Amino acid sequence: MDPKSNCRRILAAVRAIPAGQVAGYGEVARRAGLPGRARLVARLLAGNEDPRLPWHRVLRSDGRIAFPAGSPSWQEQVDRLRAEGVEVRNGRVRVAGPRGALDAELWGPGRR
DNA sequence: TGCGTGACCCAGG
DNA sequence: ACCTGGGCCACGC
Repeated sequence: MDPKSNCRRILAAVRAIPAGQVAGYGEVARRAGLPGRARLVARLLAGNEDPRLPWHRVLRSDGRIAFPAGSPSWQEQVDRLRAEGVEVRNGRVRVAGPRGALDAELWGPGRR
């Protein structure tokens, strides 16, 4: 599989996350047709320069923000999520379910 | 050519 | 909630 194609598909999957909703790195990878390649997703986001890309909607599978708590990037992600109406408590999006639940579904503002 | 290093994930303990 | 160990793999040195 051509790496460039993978890159495009992953970025497309990220762009496909609706405002106000979030998805896990692994989830994004699966939607891009690359199961098990969450790290690749993380790598792409880390190197991304496109300001239109909604990178802040991508979280770890447990609902926590991937950056070290309190870091500038962490803060920015929290702010961006809240600006879209996503509830964030202690760097974590509300998650009621087993570990990895984020990877099983997508949360929207209406859900508990 | 190896080896360490990540915006990761998962099953277990 | 935290730690371990195994998977994953592009990159840099």
